[in-house]
Amino acid sequence: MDLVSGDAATSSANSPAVTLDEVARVSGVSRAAASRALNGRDGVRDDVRLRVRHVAESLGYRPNRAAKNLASGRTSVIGLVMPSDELRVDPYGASLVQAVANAAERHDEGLMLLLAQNEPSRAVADTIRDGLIDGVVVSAIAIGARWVEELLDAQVPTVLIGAHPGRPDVHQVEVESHDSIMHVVHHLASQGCERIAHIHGPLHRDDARQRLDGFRAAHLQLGRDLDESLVVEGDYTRRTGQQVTARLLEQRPDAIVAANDETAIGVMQAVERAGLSIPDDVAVTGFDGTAAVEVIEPTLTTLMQPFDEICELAVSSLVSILAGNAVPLRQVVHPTLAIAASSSRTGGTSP
Amino acid sequence: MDLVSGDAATSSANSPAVTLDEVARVSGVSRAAASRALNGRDGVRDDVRLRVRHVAESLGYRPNRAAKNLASGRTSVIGLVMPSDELRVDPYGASLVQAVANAAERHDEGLMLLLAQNEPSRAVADTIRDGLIDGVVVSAIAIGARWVEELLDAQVPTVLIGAHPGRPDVHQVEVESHDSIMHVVHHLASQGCERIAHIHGPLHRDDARQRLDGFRAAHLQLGRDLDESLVVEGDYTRRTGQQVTARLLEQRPDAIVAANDETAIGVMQAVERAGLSIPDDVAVTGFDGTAAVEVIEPTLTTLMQPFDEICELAVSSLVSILAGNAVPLRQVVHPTLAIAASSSRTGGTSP
DNA sequence: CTGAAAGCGCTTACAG
DNA sequence: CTGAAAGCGCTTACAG
Repeated sequence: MDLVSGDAATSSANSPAVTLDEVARVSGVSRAAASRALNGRDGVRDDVRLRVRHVAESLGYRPNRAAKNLASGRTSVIGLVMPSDELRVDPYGASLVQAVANAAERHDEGLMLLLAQNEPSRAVADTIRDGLIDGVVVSAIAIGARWVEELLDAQVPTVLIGAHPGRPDVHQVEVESHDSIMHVVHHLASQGCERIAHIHGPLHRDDARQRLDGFRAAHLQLGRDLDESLVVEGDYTRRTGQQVTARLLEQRPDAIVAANDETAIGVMQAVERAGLSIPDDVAVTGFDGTAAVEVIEPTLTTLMQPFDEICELAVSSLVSILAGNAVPLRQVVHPTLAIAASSSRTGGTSP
Repeated sequence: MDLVSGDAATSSANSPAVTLDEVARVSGVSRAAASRALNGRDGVRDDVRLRVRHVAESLGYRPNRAAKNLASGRTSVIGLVMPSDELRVDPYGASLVQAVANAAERHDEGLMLLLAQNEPSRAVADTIRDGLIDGVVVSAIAIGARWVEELLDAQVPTVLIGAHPGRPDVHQVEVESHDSIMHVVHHLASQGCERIAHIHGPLHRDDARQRLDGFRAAHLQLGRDLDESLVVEGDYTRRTGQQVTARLLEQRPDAIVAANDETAIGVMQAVERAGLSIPDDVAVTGFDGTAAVEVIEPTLTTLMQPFDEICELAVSSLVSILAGNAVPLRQVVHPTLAIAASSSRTGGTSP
């Protein structure tokens, strides 16, 4: 609302910072009034508010965050918690970080990165207790780790990205998976695929179960018997996708629905190494829509997660919670099926 | 030094936080003494220091950061500045974030993520001015952007990761590139390669120039005339690596030295698409050693950046600077040549 | 070595 | 609507 235009008298780097006191003095009001005016609290006449704001702007006033924190108990910084190596291993993690960072900036909140190691990270809990941040957005990738449960129990305002049905008491923003995967199976069926396989994720994760259930449900709906040898377990990594596919190919699938993009990329590598063609011998689909898929050949059919929407929802929810507002505990967002070469057969009908 | 063991009376989540006042009272000393004892300043008897620390530990005392900041002017939080989409596009960015986060944690510093958009980001400068952080580590990837220059001029304690010869006044930790690429060329020559090509990065970047110069120098050293049509420009992205290679192959290179891994991956895709084999028709090498290369086939010969060492150096330097110590302006770290299948010819001699 | 006191820059009841 | 005052939890000269 009251953005400081860039050309305002930008104080030279080392001049002592302008304080609220100065703004108040120049405006001819008390410090209290200036504070109220600047923070949009009522209890100030409109003309006074305007005057104060102008003065603040022309002086290049920027409130000292530490002082603000100390006095108000709020920091305007939120934390993003995820497992340390998620960032390096899967572009999904990087997409999340970027989208959360952007959302935080939109809400004028700082973003503190809390990369938790495998150990039940005291660092995370401590950072929160130290009053460095007001709340956290936690990537559900971390779920299962003991320290996440500790965190959830710690009464820290939290929004999970990803579902955690075991904790209906914590706010979560999840991406719809069940019906989306059904949609994928129907699409593959429309392309003439008859032996559709699925490499699911670790079943202790809710998203993995959802996707597997959706896969099964689609077969029911299609009136097909599902050959159980076509359902195998992966772990969301490229390498495992590759290994599992090598064996899976013995079952002669003509399509493989991977639980995520990384797995799908591994699948594609294994299929090609086996001398089979994509999509005509084996169609392949993924889930996520990270940047990684942009550079794959053939282009990968995948369910695109709306990262920006998810993270915006997570951050705005957290901000709402911190403001004391009621926020629905469960919010669901829908991915978009992006059909590409990896599943578009020459004989197939369009979806 | 004085780590709080996890089993200390961890106060239940909502109990009012333990303050320095309480620690002092229980210890039977003044607040000032307690502060000194806990912060390792002198002016306290050893037995007093010990007593205070024990009390603090058993009470589960954690200093309030905001108060500490306000009183001391230091925040114990550093910022990591990089272009917003670097994270999504190149695993290099993700590796950096992870390594810096780990280093910061080791130094007991919080890490604030400052993803700068393309626009000359006020947000970054403001965050710093607001006293949220003490200094920044800036990825040189960002170099060239106007706002980086603004930042460097802003007198903010800064350590650059990557070289910026135009700014010898700012601290920088760089990875040696010139000799490393020479090493690569010699390795390729030992494998029997005779027409070695190079796809360099954008030449406004120092790392790109260094690598190109090293490439040239190696030819000189080998007494070979360099065919200039074998030197082409890329932009560090996979897509461009692919496109450029398609044309480059007309020059019949038998090896391609890519300026980074992403480019190398694009090169490999293009080479294979052209029906040529790696490494026997065309050997390929990269630079970075990000996680991306672990899953490529054939495995990529590359110069592994010591990410942990680089980031540790950057963070510890920044911490030193903040403490008022002298730190060398330029620190150089060496990558390791990891020879893999993409450049190991059957007829070649070992390096 | 030790403590009383001032102060960091804000916010927030509390009286007017 | 407005201001004087207390207080957030620490650190840091400054006297002892």
